[in-house]
Amino acid sequence: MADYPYQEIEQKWQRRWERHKTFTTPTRPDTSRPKYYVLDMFPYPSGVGLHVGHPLGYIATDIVARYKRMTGHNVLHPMGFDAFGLPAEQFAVEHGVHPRETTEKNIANMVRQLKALGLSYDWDRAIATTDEDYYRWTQWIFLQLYNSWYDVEADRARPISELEVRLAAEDPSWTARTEAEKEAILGEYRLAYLAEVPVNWCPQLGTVLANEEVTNDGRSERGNHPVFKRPLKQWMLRITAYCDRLVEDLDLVDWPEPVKIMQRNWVGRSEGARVDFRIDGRDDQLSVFTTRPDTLFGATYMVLAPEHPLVDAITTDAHRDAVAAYLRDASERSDVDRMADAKSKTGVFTGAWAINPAGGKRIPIWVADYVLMGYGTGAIMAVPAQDERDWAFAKTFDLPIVRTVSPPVDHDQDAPYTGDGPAINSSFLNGLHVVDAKARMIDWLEETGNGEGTVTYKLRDWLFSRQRYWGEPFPILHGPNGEIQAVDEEDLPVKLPPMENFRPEATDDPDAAPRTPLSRAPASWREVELDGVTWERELNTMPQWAGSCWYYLRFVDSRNDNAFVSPDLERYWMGENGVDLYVGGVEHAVLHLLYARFWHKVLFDLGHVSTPEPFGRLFNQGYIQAWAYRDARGVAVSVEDVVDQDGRPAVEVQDQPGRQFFAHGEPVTQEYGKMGKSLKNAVSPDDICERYGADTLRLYEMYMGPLEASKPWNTRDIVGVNRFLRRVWRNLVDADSGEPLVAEQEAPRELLRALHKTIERVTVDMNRMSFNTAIAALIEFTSELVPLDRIPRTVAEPFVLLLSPLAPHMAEELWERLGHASSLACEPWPEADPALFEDDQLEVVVQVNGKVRGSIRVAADAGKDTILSAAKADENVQRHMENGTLRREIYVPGRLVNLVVS
RNA sequence: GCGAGAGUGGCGGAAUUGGUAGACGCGCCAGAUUUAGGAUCUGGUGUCCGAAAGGACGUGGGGGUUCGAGUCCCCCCUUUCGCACCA
Repeated sequence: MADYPYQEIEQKWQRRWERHKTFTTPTRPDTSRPKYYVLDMFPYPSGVGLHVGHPLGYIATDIVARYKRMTGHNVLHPMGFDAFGLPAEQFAVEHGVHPRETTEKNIANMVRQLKALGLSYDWDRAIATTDEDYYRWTQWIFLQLYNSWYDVEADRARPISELEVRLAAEDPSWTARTEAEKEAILGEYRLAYLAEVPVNWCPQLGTVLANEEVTNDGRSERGNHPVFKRPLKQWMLRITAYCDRLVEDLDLVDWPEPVKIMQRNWVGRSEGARVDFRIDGRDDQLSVFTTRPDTLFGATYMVLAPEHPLVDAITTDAHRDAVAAYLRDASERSDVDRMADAKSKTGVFTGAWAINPAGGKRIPIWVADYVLMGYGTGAIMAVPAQDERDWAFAKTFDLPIVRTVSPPVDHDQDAPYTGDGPAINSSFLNGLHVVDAKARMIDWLEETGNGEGTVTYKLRDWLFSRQRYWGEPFPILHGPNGEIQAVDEEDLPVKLPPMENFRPEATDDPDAAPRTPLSRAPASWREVELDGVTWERELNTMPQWAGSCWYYLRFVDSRNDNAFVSPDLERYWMGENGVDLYVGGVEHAVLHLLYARFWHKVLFDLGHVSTPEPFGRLFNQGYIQAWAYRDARGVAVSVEDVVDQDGRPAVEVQDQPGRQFFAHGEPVTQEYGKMGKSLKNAVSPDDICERYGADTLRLYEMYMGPLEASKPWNTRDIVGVNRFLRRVWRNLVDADSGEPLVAEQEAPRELLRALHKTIERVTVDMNRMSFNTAIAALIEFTSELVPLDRIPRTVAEPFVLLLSPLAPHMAEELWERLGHASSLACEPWPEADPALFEDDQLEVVVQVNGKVRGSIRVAADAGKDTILSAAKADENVQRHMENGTLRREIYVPGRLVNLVVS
């Protein structure tokens, strides 16, 4: 080795960039130039540090950032840390130190690792969500939510004070109400509100979890502990007010289509109707939501979810015991069991009957757990003939089935029919197809007062409090009589109190009352005296998601003490499309992106930001995967300990067929999965940087394949790009003297042509983030340089610039040795001259009947006739044309000739 | 079950609108250089037939459109991801 002193060079330039603040974006940028805001989804500062999978996206955005600087943009390219939340806290608990200490140590280590990759972040803007200067504004945004309501008519959020004015004007008794009464009403409107809701209570974690943090089988995503439903008073955010806009505004952004689909599905908008059923012999009615109002005549029974509030009231004495037994069973059945036998339906008759408003028939009301309380009204009208689930239930309990959509003749008689067809057995709907029948039925429901057309959403309001220490405290005070008061903006931040014991109160008892860590905080923190009254602080903290909901805004103006962001800087950096490029993994396709969009829209409505959407363009990088090995017990074995049957290390042969693998003499099985510590297949960037250098690591990660694809890490393959870099070095630097091997003379035409072709290819590839092919182009061009003793300066300099976003350390060093005193970071990007890269000779392929039979070289300006006759003159072509007559001649300019013969 | 994506040499991958399939890299083979190893350089490398020229086959499978299909259309298989009794 030794011909390319990468360690020396990389340290030198990393230090120089830092000292010269090369990548610091001025607080007041020259706004006459275009801006480019390129952002990574910021990481948790975890204790184990990075593996080579993490920086994949960071390297890509760094290349984009460097490229954009060279094309005349003001670039904003910051990095920060999502440092609150369960992982940080649990790490701290396990290691017995304060989370702040752990967090800071982890951040420092991660910063070191990131800097070692030569990433051109503006570190002066770095933030952690745990900084008091940061979460002060997280709390401030929470107050914006708390102090706002959603005006449905104006279709936007407005200050709650405006609602008070309106209520006072509309309701003469308003002024006479007590403060508590007023607050109770306002609480129904606030975007942040307290509510007693059934929540996912996890005793072992000592906290409640959002639905999204609970797995399908009713366990915590983190730690896999049992989770129980229980009612608790919690802070909620009224994200449901934004359902429609969260769906509609997806049309405004350039995001991967699958992510948009996932978001739409998550919001789960569905159009249908509310239908009210009278309960026979009672005054109250039962409302259901259906997407198939056209099938109302086929509704032969009704079903309530076990948790439905009317169950108890309508159940007749004769059925009371059976219903009670069923409810008990249902509450004990875990979601797993419910899922496992989704096909076999269970349920119980309540003894009550409803009246189908269409036709007036009496239909039985059942309770069954296939109806979920969390969707629609928690009750359904069952139409077995047109619904799979209702059909299965009706068959199980022998309930009547009436077809109201005529199935096609070939349709299975013993199956429900959910497709389109003319209505039958449906009075005034008969003959209408589904779409028209729906519309007609909705009209009828509205005319007769039996219901109305409505829209239902799957998305629920966002459960926003956690029983944790390591999160943002709420800026909220509770009065002695249950009053609620926001902390004054001037008194923010509400800092986390220093505590010795910040552990959550874990217990195995599902009924244990939650005691949050902050409830053990000293009274001096917990209690606040205002005008002689003692208020107690809110003792919950905010969830992990809070800090990551708005960090992209803070980066714009991260040291501002007077505002969360100054309006003019926000307008410049977030202008037009918000963040111009946002790169991260698909795992954030729904939650983080939906929550951040929601906050952004609230801030937009209140006039604090200027764009309706935060992230104009989203890009999901793929995962880095790797081979992994397990022993006979199924325990993951470190890859380094594995060899094949010939004793060759697994890393060299793991992608080849016909191998058996062994660790310590024992056979192991091979599998393939996402890189990480659980599979023991993680590779540290530190090791790769030490052995090959950061430029090689950057190049390899980009060269592996398309950025959006998941692909396997193969340490063996790294030598390829490393050889390339060393070749570049040898070509441009004299091994003995270290002098640049450049020639101050004109470049030969052929070399210039190759250079400009390369500029063109690399530029196109940069713009479409196709870095693997950009590198391939540079490798090909380098082969042209190899035979030269000296490289003409007019070729060497553009080449170094082309290389610089990808391998910045080497490029800077070469640039300096070529005689430049300052960094190339803002040098103009080379421009391809079409006059130079066009060939004067073309190679045209000649096909006979679509098969390649030869190729001819012609002058670039040759006409069609010349080319055709040259094609026909080719010896091999003639041989294939002998046995037929020429029927057709196809000429694709500059590419190929196809002669059709029969 | 529903929805989305992906299947190309031994491996990673390339082929922007239908126009030479396999660029570039790894690995492998051969040669040069070197005391040796390493490194470097040169050439070769989809499969099959052939000494070569050349030919046949070939982008998960089957059909189709076209002068021409990895690319467009229909059916099927495999696989990854997301959602999952959402009325």
